[in-house]
Amino acid sequence: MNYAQFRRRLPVTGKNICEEIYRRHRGEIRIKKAATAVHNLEKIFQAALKISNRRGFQAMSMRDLSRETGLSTGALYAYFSSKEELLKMMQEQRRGIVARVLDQAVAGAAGPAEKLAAAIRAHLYLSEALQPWFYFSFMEAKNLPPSQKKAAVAGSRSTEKLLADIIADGVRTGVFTTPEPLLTASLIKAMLQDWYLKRGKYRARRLTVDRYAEFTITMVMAFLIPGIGASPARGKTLDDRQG
Amino acid sequence: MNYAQFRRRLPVTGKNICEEIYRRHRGEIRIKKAATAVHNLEKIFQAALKISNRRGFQAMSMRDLSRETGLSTGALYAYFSSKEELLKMMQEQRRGIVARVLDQAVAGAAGPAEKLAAAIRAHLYLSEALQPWFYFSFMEAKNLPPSQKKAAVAGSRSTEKLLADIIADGVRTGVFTTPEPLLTASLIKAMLQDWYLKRGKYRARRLTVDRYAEFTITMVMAFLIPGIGASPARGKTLDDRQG
DNA sequence: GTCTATATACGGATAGAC
DNA sequence: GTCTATCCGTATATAGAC
Repeated sequence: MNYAQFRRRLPVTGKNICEEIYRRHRGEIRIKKAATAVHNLEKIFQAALKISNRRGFQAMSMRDLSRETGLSTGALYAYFSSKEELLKMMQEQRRGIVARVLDQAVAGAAGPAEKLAAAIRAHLYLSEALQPWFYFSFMEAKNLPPSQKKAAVAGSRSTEKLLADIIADGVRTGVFTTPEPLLTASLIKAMLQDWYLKRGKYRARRLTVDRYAEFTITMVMAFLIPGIGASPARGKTLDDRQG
Repeated sequence: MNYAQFRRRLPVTGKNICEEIYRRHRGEIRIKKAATAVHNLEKIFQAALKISNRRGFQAMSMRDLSRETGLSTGALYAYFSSKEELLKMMQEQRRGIVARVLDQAVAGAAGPAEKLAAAIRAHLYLSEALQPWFYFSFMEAKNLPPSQKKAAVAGSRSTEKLLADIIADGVRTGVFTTPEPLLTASLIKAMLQDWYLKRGKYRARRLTVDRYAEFTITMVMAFLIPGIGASPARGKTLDDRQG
């Protein structure tokens, strides 16, 4: 499974997300024609992500959002009841997708090493496809009201637990060796996060998500599988390096 | 070198930082009695970090800061000319310290493996001592004016380059094996960042910075040193685990 | 459905008393 | 050095025309 295959199999796009958000908020959104609503929601979220990811959500004014979307501030309030509600809508959406995609990816793999690699790939590919959403979600998590914040932390922990459980299972079956499955999972998550938090840096270096995934998996396996040494898995990353 | 030793050797505290900031901004700060100025700067920065790290710097009003410090808004403006200036003062301070401490730590070690371990420890220990400053610096980096932002990115890259150079040197002398010194450095940095970005999580798990440092170093070395296997370096982390 | 115009509150920053 | 009082711009959100 590489990124191109992932995209073909799972078309996660902004439009997708907007349709789902519209369905979930049909009651509160005042626009009743689905086509209009989804089209404008796309413009709204795209603009909100663009402005927020540059200067922060708090710093984005409704006038900014109005200018960027081409809708008046009055019209915007037909799609959400307050700026905070907009933040909430954007935050809650991403969580469900991550859980679904990870579970699905892991279910399709046999054995701890394969499951772990599949989970790492799935997370990286998903965050690649939805990078602005992931970045936003991370950066604005602390600005959520307490109840939403708890949900965000819970979502983050469940990703970590999914990784830790795979690792612990590998240790039980003798495939992996580590005294600390949970801490190992935490460090893996840190590496996954770096991909969408420092996307600009990696893009400047012309590093693809496929190579990043291979490298991360190699590093993790070198640690978890005793005696794997340097050569075998590492060959893959050697293939396409520049110098 | 463990954290306790690091602290004894290098007393990096909030007060320290404030004294240095005062010296650097003596011209602009209107308060001329050093003792008063430093004392109040401490209150100001502590309050600003507390509020900002919870809700974001933009969301912190001068009235909030006034309430938390016990100083009036009028008085606050004797210490900085604008809210943006306050942000700038807080951001630029941290950078110098990191560079100084890392260089010093690396200089005191012989050989690539020792240098790398020393750099990892120094960064983790420093971010432990100044966690709110590190967290703030990361989260508010994107809100800086362009010139400051460039400086922030440069600082971040130089830390990465320091790690990458050590690794490349290790590869040259045959101590390490990796096709990608720079990418390896990036991933190490991601792990270092996780310590101060997710401090609450690790505290809840009763994980000390010393154990986090040992574990990180073990993981990195398992990858960089072929055939290190599972047992030798890993014994260290096994010593003090709970179950 | 979307616009313009506006109500109302809160933000950063300053002036001048003490 | 610090406070109180206040200026003035801009923020969110709404009302009502089209």
